[in-house]
Amino acid sequence: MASRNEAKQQKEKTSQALIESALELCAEEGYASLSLRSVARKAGIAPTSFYRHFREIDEMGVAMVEQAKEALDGWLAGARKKMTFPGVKAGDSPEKMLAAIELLTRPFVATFTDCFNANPRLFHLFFQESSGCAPLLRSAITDASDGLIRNLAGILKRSGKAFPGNIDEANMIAETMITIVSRNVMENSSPPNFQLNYPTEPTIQKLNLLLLGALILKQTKQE
Amino acid sequence: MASRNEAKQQKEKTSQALIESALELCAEEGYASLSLRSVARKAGIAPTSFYRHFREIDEMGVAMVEQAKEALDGWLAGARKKMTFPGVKAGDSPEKMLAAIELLTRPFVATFTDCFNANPRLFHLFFQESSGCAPLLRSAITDASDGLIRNLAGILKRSGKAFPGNIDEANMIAETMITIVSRNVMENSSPPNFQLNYPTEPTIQKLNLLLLGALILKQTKQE
DNA sequence: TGTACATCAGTGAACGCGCGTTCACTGATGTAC
DNA sequence: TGTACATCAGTGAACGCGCGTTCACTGATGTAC
Repeated sequence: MASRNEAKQQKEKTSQALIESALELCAEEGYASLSLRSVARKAGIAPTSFYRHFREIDEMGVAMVEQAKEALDGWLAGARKKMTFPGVKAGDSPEKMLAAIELLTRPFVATFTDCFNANPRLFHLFFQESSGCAPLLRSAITDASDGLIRNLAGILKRSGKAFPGNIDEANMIAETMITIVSRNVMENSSPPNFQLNYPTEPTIQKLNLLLLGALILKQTKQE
Repeated sequence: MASRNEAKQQKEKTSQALIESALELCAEEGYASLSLRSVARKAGIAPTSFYRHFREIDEMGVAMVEQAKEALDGWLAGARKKMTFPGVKAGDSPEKMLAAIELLTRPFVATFTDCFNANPRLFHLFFQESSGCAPLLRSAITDASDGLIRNLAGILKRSGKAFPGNIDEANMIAETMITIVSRNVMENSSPPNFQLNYPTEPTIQKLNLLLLGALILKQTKQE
C-alpha cells in the first residue's frame, strides 16, 4: 500500500489546519498577536508539533500569502474573461464612454468581491499586512501585489486600444484600480465578523471616474 | 508659586513621552506588539506609573489618534488655501481641464506629503490601524477619517463649480482622493525606517485622472 | 506662622500566566538484505 | 519470510522570560484653620 503517500497527505492536512486556525485567530486578534501555542491549540496539536510544519510563525504567514496570491491570480484570469474592453472612437460622447467603461468595471468589482468573500480573512490579512511590520510577510505581499498589478496592466494594455500602450501609465491605472477595490473591501469588512454583501455601487463609480479620465486623456493624446 | 500648574505640565510632559515612546516601538514592531512595560521602559518610568496616565494601552492609542486627527485638520485647512479650484467652461479641451486640475492636485499632494513627513510614524499608525483589530482605535480612526472626508467634500463642493453639488458624489470623490494619497504614502514608507522624499508625481497623475473623469462627468450632466 | 490633612505622580516587590524553545521519547511506516 | 535499521509526525515535561496587574508606600505640593 502507498501508505507513505497517505502520510504525506496527512501532514499536508495538518499544515492546512494550522493555517485555517491561524486565520481564525487573525480575524479576532490580528496577525501580530498570533502565537505558536495558540495556533497549535486551535488546530488540536501539541505546541511542539508546530515545528514539524513550519520553522516559525512567519513561515506559516508566507504560506498563507502564497494561498492568497494563487486565489488572486485565479480571480484575475476569471475577471479577464467577463470584462468587456471599451472600443472607443474619437468624438464619442462621455455618456457612451461611460456605458462602455461599466462593462469593464462591473464584472471587475463583482468578481473581486466574490473572490474576497470566498475567504475574507485570508484577503484581509493580505491587504492589511501589506504595510505591516513583519518584514517576511510584507515583502511576500509586495511581490504578489506587484505581480497582480503588472498582470492587470498587461490585460488593460492588450485588450482594446482604449487604454495607454505606455507601460508606466497602464501600471499606474492598474495600481489605482487595485487600491480602490481593496480599500473598499477592507473598510467594509472589519474583523472579527466580516460583513458580506456590502454595496459595491460606490466602488464601481470610483473606478468609472478613474477610467473615464484615462480614456479622455488617451484620446486627447492621440489627436 | 503656581507649582500646581508646574505639576500638571510635568504630568502632560510624561504623557507625551509615553506617546513618543509608543510611536517608536510601533515603528519597529507594530501597534499590536506594544506592551505597557516596554512603553514605560522606553519613556523612563516604572511600569506601574503608566496607570497614572492611561487606564490601558488602547486609551493611549486613542490619544495618539486624536493627535493625528488634529494634524490632519490643520493640513486640510492649509491645503485649502494653496489649492486653486478649476473654473471650467463647457467646451474646454481636456488639456485645459488637466492644467486646471493640476493647480488643485499638486498642492494637495505636496501639503499632504509634508504633513505625513512631519510625523510619519503617527500617520502610519493612523492609516494602518484604520482596518486593524483594536476596536477602540479602529472606531476612533474611522470617526476622524469620516470627518476629514466630509471636510474635503465640503471644500470641493463649495470652491469652484466644477465638482458635483451632489453631496454623495462629492464624498465619493473626496474618499477616493484620501484613499489614493494615503495608500501611496503608506507603500512608500515602510517601518521601521520611513523613507522620505519618494516621488509624488505618480500620485498626482492618479488624482488627475480621477478629477478629470469627475469634471467630464459633471459637464456632461449639465448639458 | 505653624500644624494637620489631602492630593497625586511615581515607586518596587510580588503574583500568576502564556509564551517560544529544548529535549528525549513513541509508534507507525518503509527499506535493506 | 524474517530481522535490523531509518524516517518522521506527533508528544509531554521542563526551562527561563516578559507580561499585566495588585498593593502599600514615598515625597513633593496645596489647603484648612
